[in-house]
Amino acid sequence: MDSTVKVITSPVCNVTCFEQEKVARIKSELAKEEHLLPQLAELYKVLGNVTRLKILLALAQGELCVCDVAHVLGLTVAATSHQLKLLRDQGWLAMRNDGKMVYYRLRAEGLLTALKGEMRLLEERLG
Amino acid sequence: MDSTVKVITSPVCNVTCFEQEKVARIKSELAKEEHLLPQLAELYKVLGNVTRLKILLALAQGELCVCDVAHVLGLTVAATSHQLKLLRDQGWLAMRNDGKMVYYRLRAEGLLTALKGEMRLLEERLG
DNA sequence: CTTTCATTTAGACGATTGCGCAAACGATAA
DNA sequence: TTATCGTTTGCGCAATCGTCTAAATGAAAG
Repeated sequence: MDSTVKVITSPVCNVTCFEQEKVARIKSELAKEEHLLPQLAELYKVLGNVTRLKILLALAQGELCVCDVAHVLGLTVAATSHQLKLLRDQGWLAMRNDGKMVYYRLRAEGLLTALKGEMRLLEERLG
Repeated sequence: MDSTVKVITSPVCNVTCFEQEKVARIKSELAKEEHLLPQLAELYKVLGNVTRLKILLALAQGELCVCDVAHVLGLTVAATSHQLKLLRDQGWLAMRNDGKMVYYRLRAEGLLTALKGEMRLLEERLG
């Protein structure tokens, strides 16, 4: 065994590590932006669902009340409300109260700036 | 009740539908691109996970063997291999065989074109 | 051949997700 | 006040996910 192998840090135990210094360098690089990754993942997670994509596309054509969104989706109002709240909590949607009705609409600026931000971030790292 | 209400299509039953014709129009708009949404969601789903984002960022600095990726992640080799296969199956990574070792690398072109494609798609619809 | 060892696959298990049902909430109308 | 009704919330369930351990590949060395 040479010096680049079998020097284990943790927590991957009893496993050979080739190119130890390269691994260490990459780990320190990742550590710099590791705090951003959970938010970035959440951002993508919210888009990784057909129901939510449909909501975004539907509301791109104008605001809708909850039960009309439900009809567009073909889901119960409860399930629709749940997803709307999720999107609203992450800043993709805004809501407006009108009597008993609640109207949801896109907050496209935030959506677009977020997407462009991720784009830029990845472009920087991937060339 | 007026003509815009209580005309139920399905499967959201016993729920009032306001702006019936608007809902119908949006549904037909969505239907046109509905077949694309599952793929789009899968694309985002794969990015909605910190482990996989770390893998992409790590490999952005050059190819690595599986066990070195595992050390970067701090996960078992098995879990690492599982995520690498997932990314490879979706075309984000390529692999190279060298004896017992397997080296993974980014296929950045596909990654970037995919991201830019989604960007364009959403930009069109959101202004 | 057999052994070794990096990787993959199989199986299990806890955590998370997405949905429906039903109850609670909140605003309007009587 | 009480009744109505759109929406939200709480709970449960089935399905999926992310990880582990252990066994199975597969290639190189002895």
